[in-house]
Formats: sequence, C-alpha cells, structure tokens
Amino acid sequence: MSTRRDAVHDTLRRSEGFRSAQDVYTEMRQHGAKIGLTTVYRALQALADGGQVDVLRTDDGESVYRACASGDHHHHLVCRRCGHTVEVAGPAVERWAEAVGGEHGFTEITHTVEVFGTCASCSAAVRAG
Amino acid sequence: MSTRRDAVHDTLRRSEGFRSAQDVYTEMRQHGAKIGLTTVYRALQALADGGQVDVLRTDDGESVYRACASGDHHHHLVCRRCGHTVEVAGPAVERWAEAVGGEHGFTEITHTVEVFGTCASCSAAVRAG
DNA sequence: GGAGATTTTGACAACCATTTTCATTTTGCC
DNA sequence: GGCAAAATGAAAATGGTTGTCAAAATCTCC
Repeated sequence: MSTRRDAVHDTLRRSEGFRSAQDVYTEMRQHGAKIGLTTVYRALQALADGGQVDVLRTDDGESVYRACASGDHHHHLVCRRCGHTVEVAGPAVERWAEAVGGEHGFTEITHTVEVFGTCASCSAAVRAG
Repeated sequence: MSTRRDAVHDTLRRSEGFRSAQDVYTEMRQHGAKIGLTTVYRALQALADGGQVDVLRTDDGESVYRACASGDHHHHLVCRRCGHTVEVAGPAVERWAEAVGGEHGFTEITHTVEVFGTCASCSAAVRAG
C-alpha cells in the first residue's frame, strides 16, 4: 500500500526546490488530499531512505525534501536568495572525501556537501535594486 | 561583561570534538559553575556569530559546537561513533565549489562540507565487539 | 561613593518540528 | 466473507531551542 507515499512523491515532484514536511502536508490538504501529518513524515522518510528524495537541513534545523532527478549521488548548488537549486555531480569531491578520510584512518566515509551562492538572476536583481 | 561567555569558550576548548549546548551546560555544572542553560545557548550563539566556534547540525537536528583551532576556513572529519574530530583543509574542494558555482552563473559562493566516517579505534572496537 | 540606567543572567514557560502511541481503517490473502 | 498484518492519523509526548521577565550584576555620570 503505497498510494500515500506516491502522492507525497508526486507533490514533491510538482514543487520547485526544497519543501518542508509541513509545506508538503499543507499543500496536499489544500488540494483536497485526505492525509495526516504523521503519514507525510513517514512517507518522506521512506522516500529519503530509498534515495528517491534528497533531504537537507536548513540553518534553523528544519528538514527539507526534494524529489531528485536521478538516484545517483550528487550535491546541490542552492541560491541563497530564491532557493533555486541545481543538482551537480562532483567526482572530485567524492575522491577528496575518500582520500581525506583514508589519510586519517577513517572508514565507511560519507559526506555532505552543499554549495550556496547567489544565482545570476538574483545578482542582477540586487544590482538593479 | 563576558565572563560567562569566556567560561563557555574555555569549556569548549577543553573538549575534544563537537559538543552540544546541553553537553556544555552539563559539564559546566558538574565542574561547579553557576550558569544557566539559557546563558550557555546565548554564549554559544555569540561565539558562533563571532566566528570563534564552529557550528554544525547533527543528523538529528541538534546543533553542536567546537572551538576552532584556527580562524581559517576548514572542514571537519567527524567519527560517527565517538565524535572524534579532525580539522582538514580542502583546497581541492574550495576550487571545486567555486568552479561549480561559476559554471551555473552563481556568485558569492560559500559551501559546507562535512565528512563522516568511522575512525580507526572505533572500527577496531566494532570488529572486536 | 552612590543613585539610577543599562545590560546580563537564568528559572521557567512557550515553541515547534518531529516522533510516538494506539485505536481504527485498509489491504492482502485464503 | 473473514482474519491477520500493515498502514493510517489524531492526539499526546518529546526534546532541543528560544522567549519572557524579574532579579542581579555592571556601568555611568554626578
């Protein structure tokens, strides 16, 4: 029974950028979906575990989710003004993380990398304003 | 009046790796310090704002703090079992982040990179256990 | 040195995202 | 249909963090 989970996934796919669990819940309710907040959280966790969505923490500790285009490992380039997100591959970073971990005797290396910046249109907006 | 803030900073400096606000508070109380949890949080925030401590979020959303050895930009290699932390420089990553941002028209690039792994002694402990 | 203004402190309550509980509903299976 | 297992969701609990506000410490100007 994964109807609810699919609905959550669909909602996420229709969204641009990252959305919080609460956002997803609110949006689904507004569209008339009968779903509980608990179920949204559970669906989001399941999807994240399955690698179908990306999770990251905002600076204020809220988890935000995004349907990712590919199931492959990748990182994000996020505009700090408008939230526009680009998925980027970073083989160089993968190798670096492994190497750095290995140098210090660490095993089972994982890493989180997020790149923030101001996107072209926001830069333009700032200069204009 | 920054006695409390210095005390918090000192406690952090005496610690290895990242500690949560609650950890710092507990430790200070155990050492006989008269300080409130609220003040610890405020001190930690002030120190973080001033760049004297590093802040990062654990996977479960808790903020953890560490007195950083240098004011220079650096990253962390954190043992996911014991919390042991190594500061690592990553010129390759810096360059990669800049390049990736530039490719997509982003400016004012910043980035967060955290590498997690299991350190040598914890790996040994796991194998032994 | 002192009165009053200002800042800092901290006990406690409030917040709020997330998780747990548990009774109810739905689904899979025969 | 009927029963067991899984899913659901409302409400309550959790727990880190922040806000409140009165008391205490510190500063300032005289």
